[in-house]
Amino acid sequence: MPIRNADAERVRNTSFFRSADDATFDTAMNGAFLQRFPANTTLLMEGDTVDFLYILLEGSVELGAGWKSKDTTLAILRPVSTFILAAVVLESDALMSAVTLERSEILMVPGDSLRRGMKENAVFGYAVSEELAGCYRGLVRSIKNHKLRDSTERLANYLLTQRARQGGKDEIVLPHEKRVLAALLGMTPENLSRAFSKLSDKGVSVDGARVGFSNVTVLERLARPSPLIDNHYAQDRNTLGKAYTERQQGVLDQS
Amino acid sequence: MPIRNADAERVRNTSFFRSADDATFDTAMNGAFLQRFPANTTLLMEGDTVDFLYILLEGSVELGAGWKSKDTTLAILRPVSTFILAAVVLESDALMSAVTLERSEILMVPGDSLRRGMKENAVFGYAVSEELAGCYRGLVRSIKNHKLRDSTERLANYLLTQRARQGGKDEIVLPHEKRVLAALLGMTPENLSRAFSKLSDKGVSVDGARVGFSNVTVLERLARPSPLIDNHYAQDRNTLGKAYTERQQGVLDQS
DNA sequence: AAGAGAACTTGATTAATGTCAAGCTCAAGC
DNA sequence: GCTTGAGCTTGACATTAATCAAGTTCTCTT
Repeated sequence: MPIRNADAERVRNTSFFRSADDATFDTAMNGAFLQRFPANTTLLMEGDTVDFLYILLEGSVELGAGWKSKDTTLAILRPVSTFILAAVVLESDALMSAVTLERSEILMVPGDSLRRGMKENAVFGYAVSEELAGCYRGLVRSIKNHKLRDSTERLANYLLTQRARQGGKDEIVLPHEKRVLAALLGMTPENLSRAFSKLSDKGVSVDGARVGFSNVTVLERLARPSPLIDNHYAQDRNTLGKAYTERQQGVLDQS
Repeated sequence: MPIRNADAERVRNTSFFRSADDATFDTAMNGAFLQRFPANTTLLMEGDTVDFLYILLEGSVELGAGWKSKDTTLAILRPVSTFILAAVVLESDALMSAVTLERSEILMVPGDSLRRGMKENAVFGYAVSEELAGCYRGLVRSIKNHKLRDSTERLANYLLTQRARQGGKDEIVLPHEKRVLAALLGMTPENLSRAFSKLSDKGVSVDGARVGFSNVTVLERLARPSPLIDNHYAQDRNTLGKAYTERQQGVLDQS
């Protein structure tokens, strides 16, 4: 499917393509096309050769990995997100698999075109470096979150991050099913349930996808959110300058 | 301390600076200086403003992070390695602390100079992107290693990686003290001891820093090493083309 | 050679998390 | 209104790893 102008505009406003001038944009996007996928479609498996940069425009995508019959979720992406950029830059195989969680619309940009754009225009290349650096830092945050916090603390911080992103009110709506949230937080659905009940002490009440907070101070005393791990404002990437590039890879999504 | 020519040459042969022409190298290195630090010196704490790119020329450096009185080791670097590149590119704060493990010699490159070099020369900028992409993939490997393997499996794979890097003989020498190795593998020293004794079934014998293998096949059946997690040849970064950029951040070092 | 201190090992215990099994809830479809 | 099935919750249990407490070995210094 050809790219619609509206989509091209959207990509230029919400991703590192913003820094490309018209000529560079045309070079980097040469041969790109739009594709729709149903839910639960495998876009890419671990070890596959990567020929395209993927840009998620609608829907959501899970990045995961497996070994010896185990599987783990590394990140859940929401629009607008690029993925497997690192493999494209290095012309190497994918280290993660990518599966749609719902019907999704994805812009596929030939790796050759992107690399040519980067080599032609240092300013655009710099923007790609910023994006990669942001992804790297997102992973560092994710590792810190997992190695330094237990599952209840991860949930508490996830909830506070969502609360900040949803306007700071005392009720939020979980953006994913609980089983997906459990995978994102690196625990089983059973333990997510138990973690929620541990937080009822701290004023957290759950009703389906709606979560209420009656004592944020107490919750924060447990969660101890830190700007060196949590990224409460990642969704403001269009208004907060380069904050857009600081992805929450892994535990916290960008929604 | 001024930079010695031999050091400049070494950096140009063993890091992403290889792609810089003379003029770009001078731009990117403008104002750089060499500094020596004793063991256990904190170079950088989490949250500090990052003004320099660090290039480790001698010694070793631990990258770590803490939260709520807990600490974790994210990587142990050996020469020649650059670190906190992502923070330099984004002109942001450090997400990790950096501490020397032994007396170390470090080249400090002003962030401004590096950024100027990247913006002046797209080829050099592309090389920095490759480096960042390699660091990113190193972290992905590290997360997979931690989330998919238990501590004994991580040790078994670490040993096989070291064995491959040390020439494939049936005896290797551990490059770190066991307590450092334990931190690197994400476990306590006590559990590292226990993990070694579990591997004695698989033909692994330990004598101080020397580890012998009497049945690699059996060990591999447990470890199940995977090119999508382990990077057996990272030390060959000078001879295997761009493999140098695929860092083992986190669990496996680059030595 | 003796002593001190750090590194390492071992065992007992505790804490955290995963696994298995059963039951509950709710919405969609008949 | 009933059935069905997926998602979710709860409890019992197993596994994994951290913690605490000795003890041992090693190395460096004197």
